[in-house]
Parts: sequence; C-alpha cells; structure tokens
Amino acid sequence: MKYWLMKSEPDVFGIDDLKKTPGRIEPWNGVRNYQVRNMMRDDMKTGDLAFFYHSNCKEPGIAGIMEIVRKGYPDITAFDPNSQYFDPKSDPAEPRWYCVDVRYVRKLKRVITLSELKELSGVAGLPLVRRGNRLSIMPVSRQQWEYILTLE
DNA sequence: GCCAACGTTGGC
DNA sequence: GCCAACGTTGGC
Repeated sequence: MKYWLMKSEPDVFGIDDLKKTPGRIEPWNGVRNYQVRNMMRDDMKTGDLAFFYHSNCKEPGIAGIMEIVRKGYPDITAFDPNSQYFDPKSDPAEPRWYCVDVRYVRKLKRVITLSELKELSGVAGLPLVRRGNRLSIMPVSRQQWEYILTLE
C-alpha cells in the first residue's frame, strides 16, 4: 500500500465538498500534467491512502484523508467538448489522461499548514515543501505519513 | 493581485 | 533539438 498527497483548491472542490458528495466518492479528474498522469495511471492502487491538501487559499495545508477506491482509468472529461477539461488531442482509442476515484475517510482534527510543515525536518524531501514545486499529486513515504499524523 | 517557477508549444 | 514565448500553478 502506498501513500499520496493530492492538491485541490477548496474554493473549487475542498474536503467538505468530498464529504457531501453522495457516496463520498468522486473521480479525481481534470489533471493535465504528464508526471501526475503517470502516477495515476501506473502507481496509484485501490486501498492506497492520500492526504487531501488545500491549495491556493488563505491557509494552504493538509485538511483530511481519503482512500483510492478505483485505480487509474481514462479521464472521460478529456473527450467531452462541453467540459472545461476537454482535450481534443486525447483519442478515446488511446486516452491521454487518466484519473482515479477517491473516497472520503475523515477530516484531520485541524489543518496542518504548509508553513508549519516547512519548519519541520520530518517531511524533508517531500516535494510539497520544495521551492517551486508544482506537482498536484505526489508520493508520501510511510515515515512521512505517520510523522504528519503525529502533528494532528 | 503579484510574480517566481516551471511545463508546454511551436518556429526555426 | 534548441529555446523564446506563453500559460499555469500556487504561495504570499
């Protein structure tokens, strides 16, 4: 089993939105970055756990936990001309973009903020705290995962 | 709203 | 294949 961190803007889709979704399951679609695509297509498996990270907001940080309940499969929003994520270059016969399904597990007792994570050596090496990082999904080691949960 | 960092695109 | 221009991300 692996661990991940997945970013989303709470103004667009936050942890509370996932919690409110019927069945508490949502496809994590619209990702249009090849590095992240590869992770969803090849590495993320059913049963993996992920931190739900709130980005581009007043207090960026880790807000909750979710579970991957469906491994990588083609992102159909890429084929939909009416979708904001439409990509005419993605051929249904050979899909360019992938997504996974996530299920709400729980919110953390408090948001563990980016600024505090940056101060702590226990998460050194995590792309999130590296300058200029733009990965919207990244792997988290078991040690980092457990360390972060001790901060809660 | 600003802007640094970085990915993508496309001309050559 | 290089690289300038452009677009996006995301912290601040």
